[in-house]
Amino acid sequence: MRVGNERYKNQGIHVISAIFTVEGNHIKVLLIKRKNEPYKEKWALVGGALYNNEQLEDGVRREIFEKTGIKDVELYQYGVFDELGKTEDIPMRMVAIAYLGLIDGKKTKIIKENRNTVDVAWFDIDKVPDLAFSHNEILNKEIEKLRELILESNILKVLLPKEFTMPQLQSIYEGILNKTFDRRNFRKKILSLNIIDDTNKEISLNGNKPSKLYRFKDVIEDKKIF
Amino acid sequence: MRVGNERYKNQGIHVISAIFTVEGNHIKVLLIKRKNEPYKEKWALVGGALYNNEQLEDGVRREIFEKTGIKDVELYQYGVFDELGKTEDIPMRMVAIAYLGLIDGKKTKIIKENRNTVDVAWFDIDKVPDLAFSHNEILNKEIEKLRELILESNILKVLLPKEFTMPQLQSIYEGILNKTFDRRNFRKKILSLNIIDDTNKEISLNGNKPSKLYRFKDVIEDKKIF
DNA sequence: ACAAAAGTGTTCTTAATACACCCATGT
DNA sequence: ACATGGGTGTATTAAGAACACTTTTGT
Repeated sequence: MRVGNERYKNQGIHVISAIFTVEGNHIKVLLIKRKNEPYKEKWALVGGALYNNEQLEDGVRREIFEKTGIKDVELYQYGVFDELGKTEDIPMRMVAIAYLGLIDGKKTKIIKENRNTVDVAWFDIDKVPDLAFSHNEILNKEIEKLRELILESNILKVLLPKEFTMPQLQSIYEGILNKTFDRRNFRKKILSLNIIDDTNKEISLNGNKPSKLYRFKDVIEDKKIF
Repeated sequence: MRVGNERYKNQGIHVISAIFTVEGNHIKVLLIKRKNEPYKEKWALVGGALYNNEQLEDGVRREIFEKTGIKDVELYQYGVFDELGKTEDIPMRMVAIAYLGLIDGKKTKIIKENRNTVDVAWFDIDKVPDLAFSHNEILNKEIEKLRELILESNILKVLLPKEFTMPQLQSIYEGILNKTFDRRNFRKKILSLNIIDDTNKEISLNGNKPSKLYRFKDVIEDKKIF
């Protein structure tokens, strides 16, 4: 971010996104390697300064597209980080508005190099390097948030085909929560959450007994706390 | 906010706080009546533009003090609101960072009139007027958040003496959640949350059978989701 | 002795967990 | 016929909800 640029002169708003995917049994996060100072050559979450004439979410999407070539992400706003004085390289106050995204890494083409990045890659969340700014802290909170989110939303939609089987869904939950579940209890729990519908179809994915196909509901009612 | 002022020229960050108290069986929120345009003479949540050289939380506290004279509030950051183009009176984009506060209205002196406000008052949340900006929407989300917050924190500390009785605590929960609880079950529930300690003292508040005194724990462990 | 508010324990219902057997498909 | 993975039901345990009587104090 060049401070002299009128477009965000005195502008303290950054938008940051942690974009996750699940591969096998592991959560992966999309990181970029910075081309410029500060934190040149360091890995970081995807994000940057918001323009004065754009909405927050438009800003995140623009940054994601500019830095990785990714266009379609479902985003969840979830936190604010106050970064005043965190680093000498940036003399002004920054407020970072954090977003969480989830995409299917296998279906998504990323552009590895562009104007601001020298590399873009998926990292297993157990193997994330030391990141620029305070992005490690932000990332950790995002992971927690992701784990909460999947319990009350259809956020996993993007990781699955339109119609999917219970074992497919279970495997993604197990990857994200880093746990294993009993098949019967998992099914009971998910069905009780009321976020998926039975399609009354079956499919054999691996030449064994066919599995039932389910589909996420379009609309999810709020879960009640009381 | 005067747009020409260099201090927040092109500045899009507002900090907003909903400050609650509980009186009898009702939640009340602190509102200010605006002295200037836009929304002159309208009631609004307490807040304003952040200065370029201050932290978010310092900004909220400054705004609260300037507009109401209140100095000590415990604040919880909880949301971001993107207000681009919401009103013609403000031609620039605003990002509003919302905070939630809780104070004891009976112990707090508010200053009714000052540089930017013509009045400051507590409103029962059932009787909140039409507010400036999109503050009604923000307030509704804050109330929801407050109801969640009291289930996992000692935020109510400020509304009670250092040592308090179970019936006192119950009455505040009932006010906030707008429900009544069975005395026995409430006690069981609260004790199981592990947020208060028994002081082994008793007090008779009203000339009836004395009640046990409890005290909030200093540190509250995170409640586990799994 | 009575009114007012506080303390306490048990039963019932519901949700979460643990666990074992049968079924459909491909080789 | 056997190996692989998918489907299903029941028994146990833990948590939440419903509910009534006894105790202390002031009048």
